[in-house]
Order: sequence, then C-alpha cells, then structure tokens
Amino acid sequence: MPSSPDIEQTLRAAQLRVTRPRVAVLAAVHAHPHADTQSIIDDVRRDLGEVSHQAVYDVLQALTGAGLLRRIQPSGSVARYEARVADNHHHIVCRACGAVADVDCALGEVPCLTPAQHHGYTIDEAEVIYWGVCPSCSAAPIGAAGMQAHTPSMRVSPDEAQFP
Amino acid sequence: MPSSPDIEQTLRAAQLRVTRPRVAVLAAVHAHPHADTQSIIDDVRRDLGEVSHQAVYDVLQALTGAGLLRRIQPSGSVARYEARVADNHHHIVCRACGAVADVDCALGEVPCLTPAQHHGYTIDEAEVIYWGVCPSCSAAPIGAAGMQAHTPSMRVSPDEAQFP
DNA sequence: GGTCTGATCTGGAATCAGTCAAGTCTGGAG
DNA sequence: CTCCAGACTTGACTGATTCCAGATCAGACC
Repeated sequence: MPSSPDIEQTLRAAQLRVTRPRVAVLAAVHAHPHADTQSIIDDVRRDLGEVSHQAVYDVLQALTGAGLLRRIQPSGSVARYEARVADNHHHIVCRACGAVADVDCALGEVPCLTPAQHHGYTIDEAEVIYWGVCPSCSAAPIGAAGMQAHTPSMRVSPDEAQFP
Repeated sequence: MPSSPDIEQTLRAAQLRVTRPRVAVLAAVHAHPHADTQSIIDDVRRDLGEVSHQAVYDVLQALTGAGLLRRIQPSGSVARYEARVADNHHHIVCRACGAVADVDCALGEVPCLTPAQHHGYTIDEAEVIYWGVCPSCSAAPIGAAGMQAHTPSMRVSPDEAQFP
C-alpha cells in the first residue's frame, strides 16, 4: 500500500493537483479494493472529518478519468472502485453476498480482446465477470438459499467491501 | 419473432399465468433486444394503453427468474433485457452511444467458466462485456471525442436501443 | 511572501431507477 | 360458475448519482 507521499507523487504524475480529499480517496481505495462509493465517503470522513459527498464523487470521477482508478459495477450492485489498473484482470462476484475477488486474465496479457465477431466495433477492453458463490456463502447455505437464480438485485453489503 | 400464441405457449410452459402485460413485455423484448426498462414500459403502453411501471418491473423480474429473459447491465447503463437466453453469448458495448451487439462465446459452449484462479468460488456464469466504439460512432468522431477514457457514465440513449 | 486564476469544494436540490406496501382485480383450477 | 392465489394498480418512498451556483483553495507567477 503506497504511503501518503507516494500518493501525492502519483497525483502529480497524472497532472492532478494534490488535495487532501484526493489523497484520502486514493488511500481509501488502495486500502479497500472494490469499495463502493459510500464506503469510500465514510472512510474519507473518518480520515479528514466532514467532506461533502459531491467532493468524493468528483474526485472519483477525476481519478477514474486519469486512469488512476478503475470503476466496476456488477449488475445489481452500486459502483465500486479499485486501484489496480495496470493489468487487464477480471473479477469474481458472489451472488449471495456480493463479495468481489480479483482474477488474473485467463488468457495472458492483453488477450481476450478478440471476440468471435466484432461487428465492426473497435474493441479496447474486455470486462469479464464470473458469477458464483464465495466459499463462506457456500459454507452457510442459509443465506445463499434465498438468492435469485439469475442476476441478484438485492442490496449487497459484502463483508469484503465493508470496512471493519 | 414469435407470434402472440407462441408467447402464451412459452409462458404456460414456464408455469406462469398468461396475462396481457406479460405477453406484451415478452413481445417487446423479442422485438427490441437489449431494450432498457423505460423503453419496454413505453412499448407495452403503446400496445395495451396504461400499464403501471410497477407491473412491468414485476413482469421483468418474473420472466428473468423463470429464465425467459436475461438481464444485462453494463457499467453506467440502466438494466437491459434480451430474450436470447439459450446460449452463453456475450456483448459488445459502444462507449460513445451505448449500443449493444451480441457476440457468440469465444470459447465454445460453456467454456469460459474456468478463470485463472477461482479463490474457492463456485462459478456458474461468466459474463463478458467487450468495450469499444461502434462503426457509426467511429465514423462520426465528433460525438465520440468527448467520451470518457474509461467506463462511460453518461446517460446512454443508443439508436439501437431506442424504438423508431 | 502576496496575488491571481482556474480548478476544486460545498451545500442543497433535483433526477431517476428501482422498491415497498396495501388494496383491487383476474386467470384458471375445481 | 366460484373461488383464491397470484398478478396488477396506486402512490409513496429509498438510495445512488448528478446538477447548479457560489465559496474556497492549490499552484504558478511576480
């Protein structure tokens, strides 16, 4: 996890001004990959005191636009952010609790960008989401029993994404 | 595209009661693959007159649960539905206009369910979204110029998903 | 260090997809 | 034809996200 000076360095390298909310947001995402916006807001406030949600949304958008963060949004979930942007990795999402885990790209470096047909589209990213059930939800089938057969639309509050 | 009796047959086969809203919703999705909820509501109302949005939401959920429809939701887009559920195909989404196109699964039948690591998860579905720019947006770079470098978060109103 | 300027932040309100709850209606089994 | 579980209507609500206008601030230049 990068230190505060590292984070400032990163921001400057991306031609972004260094502000306390930005540093805090970037630190929060580094600390809690796949965190949702509300968790990030909470974490930033724990760090800095009162910060408007608008500031956090703006910062997230700026950092995502600069390529410092990546936004992921599995069906039925709110937007989540992660700081691992260098590689083309994918995600496994638990249908029961919404927990997200990283997976390396199955096919190598920049690989899976060649679909069977491209319909004339210029492809620049392949986003793969594996849906399944995480180990802890498999172990506790009570909670998993009520889940939807297809895409889950319930409010997810995965252990992994909540801050302790 | 199935006729109205075909649709009723399909509903009965899925142990669902045949109601006018259900037939209309199923017909609308067959007619307009990748349509968003609002478009479906509009189409159903054009067909039946006043129908509550709640009814359409309920019907979409029931049909999705019964496996008659598949729900897809690319990041930054609203929920979309399609009636092609038999195979495990994927989608190409245009970053500029949000248009969606189908792609057959690159690896065969039920293939891409084996990620590089599974972290103990039990995988049952792999959802692949290719991000790129569609031919018409490539041809008209004016509109495409302002797009986000990463995931688009603007309100998409793709030609393909709107009804003519 | 002081000043300027454009980017950023604040606070509030608006928007919009989706959900909830309670009452009414109806398809289809008997 | 009757009945009733399931489907639909109505209306309000939630929660995520965006928009706006004015205040503040970081960084560059003097």
